[in-house]
Amino acid sequence: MATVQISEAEWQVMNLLWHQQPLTAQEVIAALGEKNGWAVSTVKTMLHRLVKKGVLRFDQQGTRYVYSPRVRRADCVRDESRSFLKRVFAGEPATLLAHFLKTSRLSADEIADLRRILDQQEERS
Amino acid sequence: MATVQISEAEWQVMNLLWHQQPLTAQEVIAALGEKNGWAVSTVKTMLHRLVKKGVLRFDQQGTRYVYSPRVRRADCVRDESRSFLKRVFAGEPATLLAHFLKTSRLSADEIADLRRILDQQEERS
DNA sequence: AGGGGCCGTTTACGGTTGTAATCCGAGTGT
DNA sequence: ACACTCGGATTACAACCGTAAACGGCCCCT
Repeated sequence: MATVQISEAEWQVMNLLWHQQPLTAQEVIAALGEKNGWAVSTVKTMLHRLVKKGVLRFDQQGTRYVYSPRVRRADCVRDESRSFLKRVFAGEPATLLAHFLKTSRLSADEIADLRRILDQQEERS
Repeated sequence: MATVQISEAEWQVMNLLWHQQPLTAQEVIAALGEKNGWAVSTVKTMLHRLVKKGVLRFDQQGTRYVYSPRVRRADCVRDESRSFLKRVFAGEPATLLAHFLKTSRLSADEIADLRRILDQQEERS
């Protein structure tokens, strides 16, 4: 999919809408406005831009719009992850993984899960 | 340390200088210019901006400057990683780790290393 | 001494981002 | 009908970014 650039602030909006959709501008504002100290217009601008970028769409719902994602979160995560991996860890996933493994506090369950994934990785190679 | 924003393109310059320092503008251009299709002036601009941002410094070396990092790579990696983690993975390291574990091709050695880190993680908890 | 080069500095310019205020049309209460 | 309000659309504006040309000084060759 054509990958548009989603900015820091816009990610918050997208994350919300990936979580629950569709939402009206009001609902987005209610969910994110205060938390970020965003003015009403600020959120409206972001919704507008996201629509223009093609990652959100809106449907007329009576007098107002409801917004929903047009792109899958997984795709955006993939793109953003690739870019980050390349920029900060020279494209070396092992380095990235080591970094986050070392700097994160993980629960026993999480560690177990990660081990399991590693096992599967191993099988595949 | 006060965290300045290092842009995509600037990361490449910083990565080079973290790798070997100090370097003249010429050396930076030699290393990155062609690879990125950057004009000489482009690289000069980036060096200039990085100095202004306080992440690079220069020392007069005869008639020209040599540039070196003023901030530690580890600090920038930490900041950038935090921001990425928060933006894309809702601040959940386990989710991030799972993602990269699943989508990366890892060698047997790398997998072994990561296991070892996981073991240490476990001990600490 | 004059012309090139090389090098750092300044200026340029369009696009993106954060952050909003303002505008305008439609529905609503009186 | 008329003022008011709510919601989307338009306009604003500074900082940052990618990308680079133009400028001005210093050193070297002829």
